[in-house]
Amino acid sequence: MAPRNEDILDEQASRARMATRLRNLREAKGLTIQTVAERGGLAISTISKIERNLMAPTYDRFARLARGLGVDLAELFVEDGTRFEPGGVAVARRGEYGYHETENYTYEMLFPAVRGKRMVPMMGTLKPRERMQVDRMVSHAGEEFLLVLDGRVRVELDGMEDVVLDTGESLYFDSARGHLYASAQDAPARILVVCTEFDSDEPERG
Amino acid sequence: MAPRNEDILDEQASRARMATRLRNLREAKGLTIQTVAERGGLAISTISKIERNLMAPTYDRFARLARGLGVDLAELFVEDGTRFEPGGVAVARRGEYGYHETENYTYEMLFPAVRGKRMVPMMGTLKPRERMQVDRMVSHAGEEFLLVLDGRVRVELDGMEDVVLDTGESLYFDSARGHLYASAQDAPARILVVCTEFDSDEPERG
DNA sequence: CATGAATATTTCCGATAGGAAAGTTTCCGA
DNA sequence: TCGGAAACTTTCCTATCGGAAATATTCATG
Repeated sequence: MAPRNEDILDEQASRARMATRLRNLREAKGLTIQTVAERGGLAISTISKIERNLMAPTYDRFARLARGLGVDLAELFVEDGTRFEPGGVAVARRGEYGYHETENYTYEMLFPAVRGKRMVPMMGTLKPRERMQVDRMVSHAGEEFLLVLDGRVRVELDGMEDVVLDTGESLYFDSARGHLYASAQDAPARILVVCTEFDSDEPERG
Repeated sequence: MAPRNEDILDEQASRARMATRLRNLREAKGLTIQTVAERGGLAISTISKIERNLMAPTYDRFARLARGLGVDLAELFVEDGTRFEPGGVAVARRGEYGYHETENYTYEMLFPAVRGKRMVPMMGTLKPRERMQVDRMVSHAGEEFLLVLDGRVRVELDGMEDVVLDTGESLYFDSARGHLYASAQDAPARILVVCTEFDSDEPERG
């Protein structure tokens, strides 16, 4: 299957963003092309062309660029978007970002889910003896941390037997695995969920 | 300045690791080269060569590989080390990884901090009216989420005025900013802290 | 063993990355 | 406005990437 046209467009756009990101990053650090070239060990012209999207760098050049820029290689691949500012601090009093309802689950986002922020903490309440979503399991990219704040919770996991957690116990899992929470008692259960930032692309089955 | 010899060796090694990582990732997902090629839109031979480190992929190919593998592009650049397995699930009963003591703070890691895992959740108790660490603030790469499980906590932040959080309130901040927790009441305070995985490299000043 | 089907590798060649050096632009200070 | 230095871009050429197709390998089944 050849890539769809829109995918190719995405790819072009992605590559263009990478190019400008590289230039912005360098300029934000107040480095010249030459400095980056020397520190990283690549040609000046190469950097010039890469930053203007006239050339698609190979793995080696990315590694050298990262060294030249003084950043971790992986950092080059984090998209911008709305960003959590370096040095940023956010306090969450309760209910600031509103309460959301699904069938048997009420939750609030403790902080807005902006890009660049690595975690998305949520706090929620499960109705007594009810599953969070009746029809099917949830699955998405990233990892998930669940802490039972109050009550007893049953976690259904795709391809595994259920896990029951008491107050104070927690679970850490790859959220690509289908999952579903339910209160395992005749009272509401309160939980804290922290997800790593959702990826824009659809999740892949492992 | 040309790259030092050992840097070149690092780069070779890094590229080799990338190659095997790509192969491992594909095999872990049970995908054939052909499937990845079709879904991503690249040639079979290209993938074969990349995975055996006979070719250094360009940005475009990385983007397509990521799509073919069904992972986020940035994910390809996370080094292995001890890895949180794809699809992994870990349950934390209490005290499994031992309790750690600093001056006025007792905490436990809820899950081991292996590489590839994006979050490091910890639960701790602050002594009444005492600061976590008397001498100086803590600062490290990544982001940090603090939830007050019980009590009232004062957070000292470098270059900002203190933040006081009540039970159920939380704080999210760039943990490069110096920080220090303290109980703000005459009783111990219980907190949950989730850090993003510590980076091995020192953070770069922007 | 044979046979075939599925998967991976090799070969070959056109397209493109990437470096050296020359050329251009920008931005001062006199 | 004239050097002239610093920063960036272009040019040109070789090395390498990357795809199509041929070849090899692996693996199940009789």
